Order: sequence, then C-alpha cells, then structure tokens
Amino acid sequence: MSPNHEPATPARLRGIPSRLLAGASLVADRLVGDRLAAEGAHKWHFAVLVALAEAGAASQAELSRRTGIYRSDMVAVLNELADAHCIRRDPDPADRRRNVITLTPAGRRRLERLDTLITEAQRELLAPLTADEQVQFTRLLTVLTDHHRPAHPGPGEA
Amino acid sequence: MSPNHEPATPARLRGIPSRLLAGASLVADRLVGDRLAAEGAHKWHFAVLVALAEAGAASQAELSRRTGIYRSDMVAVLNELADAHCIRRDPDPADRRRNVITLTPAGRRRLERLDTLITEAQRELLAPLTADEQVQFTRLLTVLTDHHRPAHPGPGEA
DNA sequence: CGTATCTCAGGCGAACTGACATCC
DNA sequence: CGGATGTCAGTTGGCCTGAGATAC
Repeated sequence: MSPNHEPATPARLRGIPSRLLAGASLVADRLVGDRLAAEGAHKWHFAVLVALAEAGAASQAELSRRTGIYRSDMVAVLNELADAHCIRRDPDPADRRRNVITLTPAGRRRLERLDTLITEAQRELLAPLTADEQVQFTRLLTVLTDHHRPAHPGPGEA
Repeated sequence: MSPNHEPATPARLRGIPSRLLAGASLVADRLVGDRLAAEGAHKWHFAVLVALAEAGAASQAELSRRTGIYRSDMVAVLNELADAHCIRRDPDPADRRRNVITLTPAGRRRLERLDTLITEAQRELLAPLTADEQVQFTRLLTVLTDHHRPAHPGPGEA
C-alpha cells in the first residue's frame, strides 16, 4: 500500500496569489479557448464584435483602444472577421487614413453565438464557488485590475 | 472641456471573469517578474529553490513534478542555478539515469532573498484589497484552481 | 521488453516593439 | 512640422510536444 504517489506542490508555493492567478487564468483561457476554437473563433473576435455592437462603427485604432488588442494584431483579427462576413471595412471618406469597421447582421448573429459559449465557460469556471462567492470573486478581481492601471501605456491589459 | 478622452472598455467585456483573470495574472506576473529580473532571477528559480528547501534533494524529474515546470525547461533553469552556485548536480549512484540536485548554502541565501522580493510583490498586488478581502481572494483562488484539476496530464498548471 | 530520465530541438499563441507609407 | 493610422515584420517569454540516448 504505497499511499503517496502524488508529488504535491510545496506548501510555500501553493498559497502565493500570483501563482494562483496564473493557474486560474490558464484554466479560464482553456475553458473559453476550447469552446471558441470548436467554432473556429478566438476570444479577440468576441471582443471586437462586442465593441462594435456596444459603441457602433469605429476605426481600427479606436477598436484597438476599446478592446486592448494591439493595433498590429487587430489587422489579422479584422481580416478573419471580414472573411466570415461579420464586419465590413470601408475607407473613411472624412479621413482617408482610417477604415470604418461596421458590424453586419451576420456579425451580430455570430456575436450572440460566441456570447453563449463564453457565458457557458464562465459558468463552468466559477462552478466550484457558491453564488455569493462568485459575486465576491468577480468583484475582488475588478477592484484589483481597476486599481493596477497601466497609466499611459498603449492598449491596456488583455 | 472635452471630458471623455478615455475610450472605456465595453460593459459587456468588463465583467467577464476569464478576462479579469487574464488581466490580473498579467499584472501579477509583471509585479513579480520585474522585481526578480532586477536581480537576474526568474520565478522558476524560486520555485525550484523552494521545492529543494522543503522536500530535500531530488532528481530533475521529481523537481519537475513538484514545481509544475516541464522537464524540458528544467534543464536550463538548473543550469542557471548551478552557474550561480545555488545548487549542485551530481549523478545518482543508485540510479545512473538520474541527477541528484542539492541545495547549497548560497542557494538557501538566494531563496530567502527571492522570497522577500516575491512577498513584496504579493503585498503590492493585493494592496487595493482590505485584509479580509485579501484572505477571501486567496481562498477563492485556491478553491478554484484545486477544483479544476488537470487530472492526468504531466506537470500541473503554472 | 516497456518505462523512466535527461537533454535538445522545436511549435504555438499571446503580448509587445519597430518601422514604414500615408494622411491629418 | 508633429502626430495619428493601417500594415507588416520581428522579438520575447510561457506552455507544451517529440525524439533520441541512456539506464532501469
């Protein structure tokens, strides 16, 4: 009867918040990423679609600021969304540097589908907590991230 | 008086736990990583030193299991720790496949130094929360990560 | 034989930087 | 002119896989 086959993590390591956060973030990203990947989507697609639905058409730079996605990475994301006919990308007649990104009906449907998947993932992520704890947890996370603002730097945290 | 120069994140995006976790994890990793980098260290160094201090000398594979660092990545970490004379790496006479990793006095000192830096970082990370909230937050994170076990897969989450 | 250990050689995705041409 | 925009190229660090040599 050898009872100890599990090589436990050292106690001094187990309780460190930054480590716990890294682990939880990894789990969460997988829960979300796997569901979205099953439909050929990324979390960035969702972020852009939400930003468009909530604040209306915008330039790429504006979308970059609203979602926290870098300007450079935004290009590929919009290419994919355009290929799927979820958005249109038209030159801005008022400012010829800009593109005007517009949400299409297909994009709106896509958004609701991805929203469902992501909500599901959050439910599974928070399942180990009671309803009260889920609220507390989300609140504490919000306080934490709101307080540690990057100040100037470009697109905020992910 | 144009009051609205900040392009706020959409409401539908702001409250999503997986997003909040990603942001918090990024902040935490920077808080820790910057402090350690200032002394030429990585968080992995700390993890290995702790594992050695707490459970005594071990093989590389054993350290890998205890810290969650992949065996492939462990090699470089141990090389660096050995270069800094924090550990010794001797062939195991009882099993010639293995190396026995031993903590040196210098390694013990290094560990305490890194521990101080990491504790500082945790304090700064959790500073926006009250003492009670800090305890709650860490507890909820622990429940969450403990519950989402990778089951079989190799080295656990980070 | 199959399995475990150490090592190296990569892949993949996310965060990030730099540069360039264009236009305000 | 300075500054913003869209685009492309490339870097860095973190997680992870695969394979090979050696030893159990």
